[in-house]
Amino acid sequence: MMVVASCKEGKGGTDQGKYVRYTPEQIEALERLYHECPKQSSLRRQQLVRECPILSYIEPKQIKVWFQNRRCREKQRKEASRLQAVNRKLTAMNKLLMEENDRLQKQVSHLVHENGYFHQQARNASLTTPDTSCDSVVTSGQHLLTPQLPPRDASPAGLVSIAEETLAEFLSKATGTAVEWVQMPGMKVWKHLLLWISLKIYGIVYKYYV
DNA sequence: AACAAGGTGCAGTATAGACA
DNA sequence: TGTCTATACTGCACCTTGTT
Repeated sequence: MMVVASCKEGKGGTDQGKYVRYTPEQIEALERLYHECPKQSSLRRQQLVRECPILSYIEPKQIKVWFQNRRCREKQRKEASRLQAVNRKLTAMNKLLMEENDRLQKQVSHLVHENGYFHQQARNASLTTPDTSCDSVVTSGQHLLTPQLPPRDASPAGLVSIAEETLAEFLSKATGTAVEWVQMPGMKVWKHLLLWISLKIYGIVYKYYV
């Protein structure tokens, strides 16, 4: 049976009166005072009991406990709200990272394909005499990383330039994706990885083609 | 300065009542 | 009936005040 704090006699020494439910009017008065000042001094609580007829049926100790629990509830709600916001951000970040991962995997497979192409070109070059009619070989122009093959007599400096341009192109296109937009500490690791890949490509080209 | 006593807040927990 | 919420309680830490 619900016991309401409507009279002092109802909260006496009996177990039945131990637990009370405050009336909506009492809650409203307490909430109003809470928003006025979440931390009431004991003096202020005694004053409230005298001033507010609705609260006069609640003992100062109970008012103290109510304020204590009310602060606790607010803290819990704020924490729950904060955790929900964090969860939303992490979910969005995870989605971006998954997309970025998928895109990078596709690039890796494409680079592996191109690497095979360079190997084949190198083998052909070693077996036959140079053929200037093949200077402008076109690779799949749809991809982000599709450097134009340099003429086989291109200088190392020119190849470095192409590698740098390719990297710059990728990074410029990467801007606005998870790499830049999320601004996570450590995301620059991707750039380091891409730089490493570019240098590897340059190394392969230089080794087999120059 | 050192100590005890009292008051208070907070975290954690028990429990009664509401509700689907 | 199980779960959720509100109220009450406990133990601990910290602060203030009075006493020696």
